[in-house]
Amino acid sequence: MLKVSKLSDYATVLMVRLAAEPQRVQSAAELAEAARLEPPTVAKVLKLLATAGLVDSFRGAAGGYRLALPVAQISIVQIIEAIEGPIGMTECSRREGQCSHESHCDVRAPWQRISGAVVQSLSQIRLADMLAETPARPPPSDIAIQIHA
Amino acid sequence: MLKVSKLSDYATVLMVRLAAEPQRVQSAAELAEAARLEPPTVAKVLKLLATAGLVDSFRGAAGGYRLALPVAQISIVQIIEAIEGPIGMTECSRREGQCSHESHCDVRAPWQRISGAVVQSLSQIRLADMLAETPARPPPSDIAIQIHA
DNA sequence: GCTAATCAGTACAATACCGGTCCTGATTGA
DNA sequence: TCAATCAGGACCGGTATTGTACTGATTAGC
Repeated sequence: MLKVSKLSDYATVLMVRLAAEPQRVQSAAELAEAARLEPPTVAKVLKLLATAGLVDSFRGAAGGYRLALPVAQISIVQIIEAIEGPIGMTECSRREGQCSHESHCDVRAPWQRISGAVVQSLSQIRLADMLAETPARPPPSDIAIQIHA
Repeated sequence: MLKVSKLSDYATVLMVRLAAEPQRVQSAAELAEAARLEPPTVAKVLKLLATAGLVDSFRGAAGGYRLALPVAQISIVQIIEAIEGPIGMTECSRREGQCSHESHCDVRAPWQRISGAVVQSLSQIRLADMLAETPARPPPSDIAIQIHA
């Protein structure tokens, strides 16, 4: 149904929580309680975000996580790709040799263009935008997406 | 990884084949051979497309399928939704009551807006666009996509 | 140092979904 | 009537996702 995984969804929730207090280090357990998610799941998501460089992790007592970048510089597409890997609408959109039909496929080029369009539209939405919307504030403007090259 | 299902991919392939000869009725077996897909799979996809009203089906001997609409009026999003159901980036983007976190979720409104943006971008790409791109079988353009493991 | 808190990494079970197949019945042209 | 073809299910195996558990490494504070 063309949806992101639950883990990606959780990741955005956690990122919004971190963004609410950008300079404070919050532990995984603390974030889990605030978001009402299972601690092990939260730990897994945060680890992926840390690997992608979106959050900084601090070990040891009083350790935890903190945003690694300003909220205006983190886009949705970075969060999704941190959790799920590179976005591609079809297998062949991401790398070659994954599809046995590649040599006689009529729709590969269009799909690659479509993937690019989706990525572009997602990259325009930043963490700051989500944060601004969260207090049930009415979404001010629609997001205009240009597709045709 | 935010991708469409293989069945949706197949659906676009079949739609492009049908679009190449819009007035001719082509049987499922014929389309399967042309697209080098398994006949039962093709039959399943065509049935879904027929249910969605994107193709007309004709039973009996010399029966088969034909586009139900002009190529300029069929968008990618219609094809995807015919196969996978309504598009929504998260469960709660499509209908309520699907997520136990709904009452205390911070990111529901943003996700709904994001889903809308993706749908809008996909709706701008029509079958005619895909068809126009296909004859130009892209020579080995090096679309190297970096995978961060 | 010692201890407790916390992250890092791996492994693993349960579940759900997807892809693919098959079967039976209904419809239609020859 | 007969053969070709679609319609509508049921069905199964494989894989990804989800969630959990365990062990080890690192750090702050006493």
